[in-house]
Amino acid sequence: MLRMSTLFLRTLRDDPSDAEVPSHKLLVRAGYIRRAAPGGFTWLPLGFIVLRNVERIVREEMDAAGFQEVHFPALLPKEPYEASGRWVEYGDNVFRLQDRHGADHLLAPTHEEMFTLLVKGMYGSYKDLPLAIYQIQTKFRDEARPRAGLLRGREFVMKDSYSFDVDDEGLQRSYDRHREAYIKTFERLGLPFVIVSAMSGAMGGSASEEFLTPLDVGEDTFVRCIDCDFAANTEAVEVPAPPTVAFDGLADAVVCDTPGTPTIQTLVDFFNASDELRRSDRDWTAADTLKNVVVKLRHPDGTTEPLAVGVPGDREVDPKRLEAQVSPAEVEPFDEADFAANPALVKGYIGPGVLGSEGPSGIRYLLDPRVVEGTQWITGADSEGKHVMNLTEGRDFTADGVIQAAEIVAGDACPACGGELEIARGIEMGHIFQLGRKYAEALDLKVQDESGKQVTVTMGSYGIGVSRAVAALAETNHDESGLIWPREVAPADVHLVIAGKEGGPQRPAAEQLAAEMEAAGVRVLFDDREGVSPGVRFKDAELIGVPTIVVCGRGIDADDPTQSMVEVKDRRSGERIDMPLTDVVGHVTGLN
RNA sequence: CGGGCUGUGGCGCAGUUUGGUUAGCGCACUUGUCUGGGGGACAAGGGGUCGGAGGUUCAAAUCCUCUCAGCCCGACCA
Repeated sequence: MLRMSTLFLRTLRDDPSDAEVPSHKLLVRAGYIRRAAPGGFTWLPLGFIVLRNVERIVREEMDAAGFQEVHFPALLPKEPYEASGRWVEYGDNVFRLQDRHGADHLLAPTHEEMFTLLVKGMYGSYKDLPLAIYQIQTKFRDEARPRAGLLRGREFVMKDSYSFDVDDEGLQRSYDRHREAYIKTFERLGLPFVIVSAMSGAMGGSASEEFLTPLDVGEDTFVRCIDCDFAANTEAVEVPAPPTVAFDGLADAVVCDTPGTPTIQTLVDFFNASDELRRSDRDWTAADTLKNVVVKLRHPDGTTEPLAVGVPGDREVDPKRLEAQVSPAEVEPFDEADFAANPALVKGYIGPGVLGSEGPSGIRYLLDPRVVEGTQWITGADSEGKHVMNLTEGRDFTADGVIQAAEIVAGDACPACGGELEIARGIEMGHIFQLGRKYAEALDLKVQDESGKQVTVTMGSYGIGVSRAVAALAETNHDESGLIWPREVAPADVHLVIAGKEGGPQRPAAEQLAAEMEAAGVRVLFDDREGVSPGVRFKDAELIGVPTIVVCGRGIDADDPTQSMVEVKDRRSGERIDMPLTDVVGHVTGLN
C-alpha cells in the first residue's frame, strides 16, 4: 500500500516551464519524474512503479514467445564496434569515453555487436539454433537535441532482442515470432499502433517494420490509407506507374518561347495566358509540367556524382525519399560551381534533352514513376527562355530509370487499394528488422551446418522503447485534469480518498477498507494525509490518474458502519456511483 | 550545427529598457486558529551568492565581454 502521508511525492499546480508536450508536463506535475540532466530524468516512486509495470509486460510477452533474458553492461569497449564499422558510422550520436589507461569505450546505443560475440563464444552448431535472446537496459545516445521529456532522451530504457538463424527461412520465422509478440505487447500495454514498413537505413539489412504510435507530437511522418490498412513511412511508399499511352495521334513536340518563366508557376501562368498555347478543354496546371532537379550525390568513398530527377511540376522532390533511394550516398545541393562545371545545364530551363547518361551532359537521369511511356509534358528546352510542350516519354526522350523521390501528399492514391492516403505523425515505439549477416560477417559468427560446413549466421534485431512507452501512454491517456493510466501499468488500482472532518468516522473506515482491499490483492494508493482539504485530494487524485477513485466521505455512517456508503469513481469515464462500503472490495476486485 | 527565445528561493513569474534603501509576488513549505465535497481563510515565519566567470562603476539582478544551461524551429536521429 502506498500511503500519501509518507510517499515521496510533490504535485505541482503549474506546468514546468521547460515542458511542452502533455506527457512531459503531466508526468512532472503529478510527481512521476523530475528532470535531472539534459535528456535525462529521475524516476520518482510513482513513475518507477509505472516504468516497472511496462517492463514487466514487455518481459512477460518476450518470455511467453520463448525468448530468454540476459543483461549486458552499458559501458563497452570500442573494439567490437570498430569491427562492425559502427564506431565510425555512429558518429556523434554515441557517447565515447576513455578509461584511466586511455582505452576507448562507449556507452552502448544498441547492442548488436555484443550479442553477436556472446553467441559466437557459446555456440558453434546449427543444432543450437534458432536462438532469440533479449535484454531490458538503459541505452545512451548523444542526441543533438533531446526534447519532449521522456519521448526523446539521451538516456532511455529499451528492450532489445536479437535472433540467430542458419538460413533466411529461419530468420523469417524469428522475425514473424517477434512481430506477433510485439503486437501482443502493444495491445496489452494499451498503446495504439500502426505497423509501417520502413527502410532499413544505417543498420543494414532488408525487411524492416516500425511500430508507430500515432501522436501529433511524434516526430515521424507516415502515411496511411483511409480506406484500407495500408501504412508506411513516407520513404517506403511506392508510387505505382499509370498505364502507358500509345503514341498514335499524340501531338508533336513544339519548342516555345517562354520568356521570364524560371519557375513552374510563372510557366503555367504564361501558358494559360497565351492565345496560342492555351488549352481549349481546361487550364494548364503544374501537374502538366516536368520539373528536373539536379543534385549532387556524395558516395561513401568521398566521390561525388550529379544526378537529375524528373518529377511532375506540382510536387517537390522529397529529400528524405530521395536519400533513402540513393543510400548509402548522401544528397547535396547542386551549387553555382557545379552549374559552371556543367555548361549544358541552363538553370530554370533544364530539360530531358541534355540529361541522361547518353545525353550531352552525361548526367544520370531518373524519372518519377508517373512519367511513363506516352505521357506528354511541358518542360525545359535547355535554353534560356524556352520550353518545350508535348514532349513525350518514350518517343521524344528517355531516362536512365525510375526513382521514388517525389513527395507524397495527402490525397495521393494508396498503393495497396487505390484509396486516399493521409499524412499522420507518430512516434516510433518498436522496430523489428532482419539484419541479415552484416554483424555475423563482421564479427565472424559461424556455425557448422548438417554437412559440417561453416555457415555464417543470419540475424534479426528488435527493439521496444520502454521508457518512451511510459511517455506515449501518458500522451495517449490524459485529459484536462491529469493522467488516466490503463490499469495494468497504473501505479495502483484504487486511489482511496478520505473526505471528512479530521476526527470523524471517515478515517477509520478508510483505514479498514484499505487493509481489506490490500488483503484482496488490490493495489491501493491511500490518501491518508492529515489537514488536506477535499478539493486538494480530488485534484491530486485526478492528476495522478489511478483508474479507480474511491471516496470515503459523507456516506460513512459513524453509528452503524454496515450502513455506510462510499463513492466509486471511474477516472476515465468520470462516472460516479455510490455503493455500500461492504461491497467495495468485491467491486474493485472485479474491475480490469 | 544554423535561427529565435529564456536563465531571479522547490515550482511558476515580476523587476533589467532608464544601475541606487532590506530583491518582490503567487504556489509549495513551517507554526497557530478556523474550515472540512473540488487546489479554503486569517495571522506569523523559514528559505535567494539574481546560471557562472571576468570587467565598468562610489554602487550591478540591471551596463560590457566571455562562458554554461534550458526551450522552440530547422538539420540530424531507435
